[in-house]
Amino acid sequence: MADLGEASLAGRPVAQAAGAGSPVRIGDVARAAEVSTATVSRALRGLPHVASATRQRVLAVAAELDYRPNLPAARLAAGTTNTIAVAVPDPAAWFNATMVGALGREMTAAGYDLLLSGVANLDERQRFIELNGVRSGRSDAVVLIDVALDETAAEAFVAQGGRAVSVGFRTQALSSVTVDNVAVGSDATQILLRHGHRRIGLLSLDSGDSLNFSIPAHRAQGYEQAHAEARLTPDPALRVSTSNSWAEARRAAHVLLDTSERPSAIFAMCDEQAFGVMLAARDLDLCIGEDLSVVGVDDHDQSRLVGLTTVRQHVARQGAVAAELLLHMLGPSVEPPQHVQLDTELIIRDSVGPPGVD
Amino acid sequence: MADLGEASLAGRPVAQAAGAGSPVRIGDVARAAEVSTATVSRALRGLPHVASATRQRVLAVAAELDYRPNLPAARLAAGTTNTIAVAVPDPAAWFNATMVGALGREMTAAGYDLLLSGVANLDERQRFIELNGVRSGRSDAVVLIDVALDETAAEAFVAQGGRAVSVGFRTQALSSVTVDNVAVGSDATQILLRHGHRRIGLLSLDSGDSLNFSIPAHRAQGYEQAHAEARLTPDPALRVSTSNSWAEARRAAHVLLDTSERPSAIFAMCDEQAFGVMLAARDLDLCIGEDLSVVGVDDHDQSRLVGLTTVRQHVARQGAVAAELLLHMLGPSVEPPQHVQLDTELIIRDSVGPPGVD
DNA sequence: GGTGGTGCCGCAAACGGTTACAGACACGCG
DNA sequence: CGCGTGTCTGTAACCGTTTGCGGCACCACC
Repeated sequence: MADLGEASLAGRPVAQAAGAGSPVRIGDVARAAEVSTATVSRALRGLPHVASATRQRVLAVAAELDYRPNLPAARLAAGTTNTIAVAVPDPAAWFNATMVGALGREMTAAGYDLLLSGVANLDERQRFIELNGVRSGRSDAVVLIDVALDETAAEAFVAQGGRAVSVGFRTQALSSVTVDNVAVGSDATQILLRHGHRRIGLLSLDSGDSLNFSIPAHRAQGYEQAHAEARLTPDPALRVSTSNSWAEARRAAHVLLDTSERPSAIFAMCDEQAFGVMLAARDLDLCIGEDLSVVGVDDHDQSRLVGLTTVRQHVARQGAVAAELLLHMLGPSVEPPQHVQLDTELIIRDSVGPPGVD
Repeated sequence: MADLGEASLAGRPVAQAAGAGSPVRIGDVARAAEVSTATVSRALRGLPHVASATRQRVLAVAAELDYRPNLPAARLAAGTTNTIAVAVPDPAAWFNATMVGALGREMTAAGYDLLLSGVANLDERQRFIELNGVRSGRSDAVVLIDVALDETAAEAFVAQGGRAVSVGFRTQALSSVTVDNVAVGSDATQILLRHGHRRIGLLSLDSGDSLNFSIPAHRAQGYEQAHAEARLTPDPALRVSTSNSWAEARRAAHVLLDTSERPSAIFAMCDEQAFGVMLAARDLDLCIGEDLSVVGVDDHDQSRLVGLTTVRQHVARQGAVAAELLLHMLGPSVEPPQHVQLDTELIIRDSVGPPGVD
């Protein structure tokens, strides 16, 4: 037995008819291939110091026996998990879902698993950080999507040996990929101003339980800045904020629109909110692009369908860059954190026009 | 030292200023609490056979030392991972994303982690199944969302001790949550027939790389059936199929619409496709609900905004049920697989009207 | 005072791999 | 022939928990 020739010629794995009877371990493979477990381990993982003939034999035997290494054991011994943990406020939101999709594609290709956690408030964030430190060995690294850490928390995390890249916010201690949200807010507002709008509503984002202040803050800053450049002062009464659900945004839009002094345009901080605004407008029989102009942010899949003018951020590319930073960080060389800022792009559609005659 | 009184009164954990210096292990806690590691293990996990005073002491010391159990070690020893692996064809697609969100919420609450894998073709499916068998100890169970297994593959999986629940398709060996897709297709078609449509296009779904035949097949069957009940025979020429992206659906819709004999209505197998149809209609200056009627399936978040008539399936509820089945299956009692079929609901909006005069 | 429980707790053997270190062997060269 | 060099392989010591089993103290009850 353990005759390699026959084994490798036998065709499909013989498996064990014994059902879940006898999980085959590395020792079984070693015995069958007449080598030590050390050699099997090396051969299977493509490490050097294995003669090519031996490697072939081990591979054949392992396939024959249908051997599957036990992951927890390997992780325990090697001290590495090949897993990265991802935190998102809401896995179902469009931006997060496509981001996770892009990230997953890249990381899977590189041999990593993706552990997904919904982190919607500060308690959960705390829990996530604690649970995913190096010490617990749950993951090799962490990516925080719109789940912000303050500077000291981030430093503490890396000081303990944690590795992380952040998406959507920037911290010195962590590698990050972001966009220029001031520019986003400014671009969105400028297009409205240029069309002649003077009363521009601002639908701000209270991101989860204040997990990421910076995005809405920066976009609002852009909004202010664009006004300032036009020597205008926005009316604070035109500012409301909601979560990123269209249902809530719709209600909030009503607050803005159901008054006599209603704005002629609304800048919504994400497309999902903008959709809510459009629904509210429909409730009031206002024609988008004529009676009410709207601009959003993201370039959501459906934005094109409804003709929404928006500031596109290339989500998939952000995901790819995040993956790249991760892989780099998981490589052998230790380097300081890198910060990548990607471009955004104003996409003009039908939802913006000159102010209607009131 | 190891004086509990002081330790527990000391306030915040002293941690190790040594940075990533000395990971504290269960033995350290045991020493400090003057008990054995066995007792620490039991105390920390709330198992019985620990005196309440001892438990208190251990808990205090563990908190003081900021102890974090090493997961791979615990998993190896216990043979359980508290992780469930989820396979979806495309993590970014709306249905999948909201499903994963719902599932994650439930499972996290129950103390499980979610491992997310994009499984878009048969090779990846094969890999997923192999990698997530019990033997590898990667996950305790698997949920397959529109990633179908045939009966023999499913049986082989459970025979090896694998646990799985499937969403979107049904197999004897696996617990499943589904909807009646024949009814879905029939309902969608009937509403069109009732409005007087006689040439109804069918935009079918080639799900990934034929990972789940049954959904499009059943919906098509419902389409046929509704026609049959009305003593009609659908024109095979009115049948095309694409992936679930609106861009492809748009192109496909053009194939249907750019002819002289074009249909007066289109049944799209998911809302994302229906959006593509609506875009194509816009390209041709066809007015939805008048020149062309459209009905979709899912009740996507944006369907309301664009006034799409659709057959709603309660995604979140499906996710919750799947979680329930999972938890049940992970419980102590072994029971035969359960099959849950949930209701769907026709949601009438503006995208359906009588056929336009041609 | 023996006897049978009962409730806590510790010992030490798993769990299934990885890898530092050293040994074995072949080869080439002075 | 002695020796260094390089390649392959095996031995055995970990990695950090969990848990079956047995011991021990204490109590109640004959």
